[in-house]
Amino acid sequence: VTRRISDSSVRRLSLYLRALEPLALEGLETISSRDLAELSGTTAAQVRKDLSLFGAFGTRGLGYPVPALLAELQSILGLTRSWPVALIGAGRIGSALYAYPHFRARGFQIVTLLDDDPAKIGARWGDLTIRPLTCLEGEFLEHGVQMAILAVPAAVAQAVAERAVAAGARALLNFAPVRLRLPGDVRVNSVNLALELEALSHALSGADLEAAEGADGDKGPAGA
Amino acid sequence: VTRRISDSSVRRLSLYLRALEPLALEGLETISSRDLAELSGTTAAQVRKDLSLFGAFGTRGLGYPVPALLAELQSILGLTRSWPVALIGAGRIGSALYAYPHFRARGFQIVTLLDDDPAKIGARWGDLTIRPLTCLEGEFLEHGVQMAILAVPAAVAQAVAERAVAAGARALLNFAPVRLRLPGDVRVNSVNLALELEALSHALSGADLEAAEGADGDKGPAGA
DNA sequence: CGATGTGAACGCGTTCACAGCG
DNA sequence: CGCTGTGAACGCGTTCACATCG
Repeated sequence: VTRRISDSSVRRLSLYLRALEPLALEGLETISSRDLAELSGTTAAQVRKDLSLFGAFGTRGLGYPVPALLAELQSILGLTRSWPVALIGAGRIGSALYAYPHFRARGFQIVTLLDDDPAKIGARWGDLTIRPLTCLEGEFLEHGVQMAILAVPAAVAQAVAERAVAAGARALLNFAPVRLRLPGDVRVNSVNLALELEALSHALSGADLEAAEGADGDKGPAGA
Repeated sequence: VTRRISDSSVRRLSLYLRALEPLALEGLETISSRDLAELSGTTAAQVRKDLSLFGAFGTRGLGYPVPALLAELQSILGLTRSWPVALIGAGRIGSALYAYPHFRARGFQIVTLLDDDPAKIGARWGDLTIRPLTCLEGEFLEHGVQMAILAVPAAVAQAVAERAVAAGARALLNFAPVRLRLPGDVRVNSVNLALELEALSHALSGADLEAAEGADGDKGPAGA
């Protein structure tokens, strides 16, 4: 029953879940693949393919039962349990992630805060105290941490990641703009903020070029 | 000469650029596709395909000239100019992005800070003052803003995005976990932080299942 | 020789079209 | 009849293999 689901499908499952939650609260009983696609920004066929991957049972002629589908998505995404998460790096990004409300709502609980800046160690954020990196192994063991968020400078990311993995981490969410070289069984998701802006920059530059080539005269940007 | 480059290629071009920068500083003259692939986490064939998309001239038997390649990548990505960027939302995420050093290093300059929280308006961050959302149109016009970062609550993201687009934005980097419905010529990149953790959660749960199944006798084709 | 550049083959995710069931 | 479930067709990015050139 356990099939491999492609990364892109998994990402869409998260979007479906997000779309379904408010509908479930409203008490909606069923939803069609077409409506769910509209809410999630994809196509009806894609929704049906995704949901059929794990054998979801929709009702022909009606659609999918919202509560059951929501529960199934949570199960597939591993959200039926609480995940203890280590947050490494108590800088501005770490601070933003610590306060990010959507993590806890999904069962991700930050259970330890680590940093190597003496000026930060000992400070309290909410009900957690920032601990030095030397506590990493002990904290990971104590809380059973398998998931860690790396919000540290690029220069130290590799070393910190290796330590986290040695201490038991099997999945990392990395915010440092470097490629982490880790054992193949460690899952790494990287969020590269500058890269996202660069993609936008490329798109705008390309649009400029096309506009310049396509139109003989100049068109200024539409003003407000 | 202007060809369409796939999104995945554009993302890799950013990675190549990041890998080349330190090498250029060291004065490295040339680099082979194999070495660049190794540094960027892809394959040599992929590097050659990507670079051939925009007609880069490598030297057969030697490799690619580092300084020229770096300049070419910057040009393709639209990084030869400075981009004025509006940052909307002065919460924790906004704060982290404002201080993010890698933006300015790439030519992205935050030129205006907007928020609708009266408690924040008027505060100074560095050399910028947080302005109310009512200033959005004026600020966009004054600075020629085409690129905006949305770090606002999900509930208001759609409305703020529409306003930004009406004021001249053509590309948005969105941190709110909602799907933005905007005209097709507006480029939107979304960073969905909870979704990233959910992908990790799925991977860990899947690994658990496989381990449980594999322990029963059958072993999957796990390599690496 | 060595490494690039590229057509061809491959794999895979997406889309299509329709059979099947409520 | 409506909508799901799914095999087949399609498109596209990746990989392969080799001709090409310094």
